[in-house]
Amino acid sequence: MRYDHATLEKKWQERWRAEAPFAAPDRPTGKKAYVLDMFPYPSGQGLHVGHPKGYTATDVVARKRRAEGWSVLHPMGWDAFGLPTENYAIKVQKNPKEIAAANIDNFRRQIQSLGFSYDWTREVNTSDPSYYKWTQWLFLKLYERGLAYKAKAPVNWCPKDQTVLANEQVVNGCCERCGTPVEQKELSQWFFRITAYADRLLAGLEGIEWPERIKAMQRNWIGKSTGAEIAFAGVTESGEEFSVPVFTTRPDTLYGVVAVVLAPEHPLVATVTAPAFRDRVEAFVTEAAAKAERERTESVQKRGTALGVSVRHPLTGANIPLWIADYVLPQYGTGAVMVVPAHDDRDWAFAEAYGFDPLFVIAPPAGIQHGEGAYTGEGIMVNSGPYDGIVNAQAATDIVDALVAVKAGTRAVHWHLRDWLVSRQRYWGAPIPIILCDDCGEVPVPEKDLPVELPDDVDFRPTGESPLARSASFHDVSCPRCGNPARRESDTMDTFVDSSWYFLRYCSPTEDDRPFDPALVAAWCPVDLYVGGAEHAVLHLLYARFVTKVLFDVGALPFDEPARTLRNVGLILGEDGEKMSKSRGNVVNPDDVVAAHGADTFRIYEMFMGPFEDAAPWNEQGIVGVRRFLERAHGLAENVGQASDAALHRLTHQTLAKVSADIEGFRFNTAVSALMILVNAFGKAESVPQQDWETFLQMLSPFAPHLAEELWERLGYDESVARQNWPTADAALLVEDEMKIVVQVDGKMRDALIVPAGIDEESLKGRVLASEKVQTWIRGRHIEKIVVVPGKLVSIVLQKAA
RNA sequence: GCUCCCGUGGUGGAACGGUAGACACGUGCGCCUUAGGAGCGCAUGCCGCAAGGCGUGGGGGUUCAAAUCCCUCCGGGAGCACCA
Repeated sequence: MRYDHATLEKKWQERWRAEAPFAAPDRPTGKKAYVLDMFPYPSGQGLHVGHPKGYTATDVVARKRRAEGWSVLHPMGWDAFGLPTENYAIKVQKNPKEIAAANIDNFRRQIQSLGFSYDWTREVNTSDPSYYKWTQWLFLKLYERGLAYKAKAPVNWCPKDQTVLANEQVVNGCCERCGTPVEQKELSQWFFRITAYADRLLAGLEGIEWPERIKAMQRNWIGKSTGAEIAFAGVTESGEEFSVPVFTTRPDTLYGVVAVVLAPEHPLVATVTAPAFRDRVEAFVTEAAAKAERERTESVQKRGTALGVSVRHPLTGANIPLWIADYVLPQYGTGAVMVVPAHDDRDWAFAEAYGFDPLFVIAPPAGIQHGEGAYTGEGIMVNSGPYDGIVNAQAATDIVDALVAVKAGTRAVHWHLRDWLVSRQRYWGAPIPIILCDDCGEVPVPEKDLPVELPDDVDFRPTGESPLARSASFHDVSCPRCGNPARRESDTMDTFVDSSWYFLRYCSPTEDDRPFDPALVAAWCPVDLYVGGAEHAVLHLLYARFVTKVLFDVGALPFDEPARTLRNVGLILGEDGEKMSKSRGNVVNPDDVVAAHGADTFRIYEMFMGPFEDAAPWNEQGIVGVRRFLERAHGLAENVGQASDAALHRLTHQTLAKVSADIEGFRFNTAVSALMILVNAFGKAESVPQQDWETFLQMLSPFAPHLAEELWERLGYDESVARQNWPTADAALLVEDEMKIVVQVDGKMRDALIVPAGIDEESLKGRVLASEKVQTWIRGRHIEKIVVVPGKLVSIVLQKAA
């Protein structure tokens, strides 16, 4: 019988569609596993071969868990709002709704063609009013708690997409979506106060099993700096007193300050600059303003100019010149720094350019020379008055204490994280549920009026203002508070708001009068295993953590981290080793792979490519080997018999132990390899013992569910192989009666002996020394020692020849 | 520039400090076949007829034993990049 993957896979997929055997129970009974993929953005291009790599991994785990008797929630849905769909809709002059629906249908068809065991009864779509109603509810919850606010602030503006962007969505100064350089604009926008959660977002990383790399990126993004805010007081030429607050993480270097430098944008610049310096300073400020932030921050040169005024050192009273320089950024810290060239690389460069002498206040450890650059390490204090002779860490504490005592400083913490800008001047997103009333100001839309639905009567083209602002039917409303005519907020929300809570919706996807059933969420969540790409490290994964913590505080959730374990799926590259892209012409279409080789082959190939987390190039040749493996397995079904075979039985159980452990450890490549070895052994046997064959099919079923079901059915069983209990490896069979002992002489392998498993050390040594081969290597030499590693090897060390 | 990760056959990759190269691709030879192959068998790190020697980016070290641990250099990737 031929292995006709197309017919066979169609048969099983139809059955799964009709019978929904993978629907999760309403609530878990016993152990539960919530196994989640990052839901896809249903783009017009269709599924990428990279998607099924993560989906297959979660499917293998989900199927194994079910076989182990756990309640499993394994859902799929669509992150359907967003720019690419909207832009395409504008291009073809259709409503984005239609485009999104078509894309979703295509994605669903493609994903279902791969036989994943999703619970399709729980599908969610973020662009559906029944979903975004609750995204709007989430906005209101944040608003109620003062965590959503509108403010005028300098924001990132993408001139191509005609919308503002969150900091997380600006990569190297460019729009994350389209690559256009981002401009700074002063605009009134909606923000989520994620900064209020900075410390908890940092602390929470300790308790979750996420890749260190992702945690490091989040830590870095949150960017906690501990130090001091120090006031440097001064007097202008006209006699007015002023004070410059400076943030530093190195108060220990305070005695090494040679200048204080402000950002060119600092408000004090206008009021303290000495009249004689004004022209030069103004020219410098204008020039700095003209430069894009990128240009300014990329230069290694530290350019600046003096303001012609001094400030006093808070502890020594010494006069310290006040400057401005382009390397000081207005948004970070206090927008002012103390310049310590001896112990900071940037300050060193600045001092070199303008002739300040470095003043060393920390003696480097012996052997390290001063003078060739800044010394940023630890050491003993020097040139620091009363602090000389103590270690710098202690000096940092003592100096801040002294500053506090004279009211010239305080301990301070600064964060890199900034509030999440969530407004978008675009159509295809969830409308922000706020009404703007001339009398009452901002009025939240009452919950009973949700959802605020997207109007259809609009011109979608972006103009820099939300297209919603041009729909009279949308924006003309009466104020819910006073009843007077008012206007709806016309911006929509960042799509990352939609995806920040979707994993909660899967627990009770049809709830109509609340976002989720708290009891069901408490029963299923948090997510036990979350799989997706690393590109979301400081986007979705940070936002989801933030929102989870907010909902925890609201009392809606009994946990405050969304996912216990996170795994990153490695990229699949084109055959040329480059990222797949249309322009390179190296894109592999999953539909073609399924048609040519079958879904099971596709799934196993992606698992077999290499370590799950590594990037790996596609190889059309390589897929053939997997296909052959399944062909062979298929062929073996005709040779299943009742006779038993001790060696095959043992190998089957050894394979079972390995495959089980490898799935747990995400080592799918070696699990597949073990299955191949077993099939090769079955192929060499007279006939395949039915008992071992069944065990094999059970192990195969998470990887190649269609073929496994088919061959299981051929054994005459009515019940699906997916419903069988995951077998347990027989420990007795994992231990061999005989073992191979490697013999090394002076570290080189010289022989290998087969000995009984229970052999004692003395007899083993005897057997080893009796070996002919070993004798030829030790003849005429004295043995210094013999190292015995039980069950592994014997290492003979000879005395050095004279 | 800083931080982290990684360098193993022609290729993707295996290898609790203990037989380096599992498994698979490719290649070679042979077989089945009218023929073809995404079929079957055997071989396949390098040098060597063999015995044996050499081999995990280069150099050094620790160890009875190093792909694995330490130092250093080279190469590649990722993240951060004036975070005061």
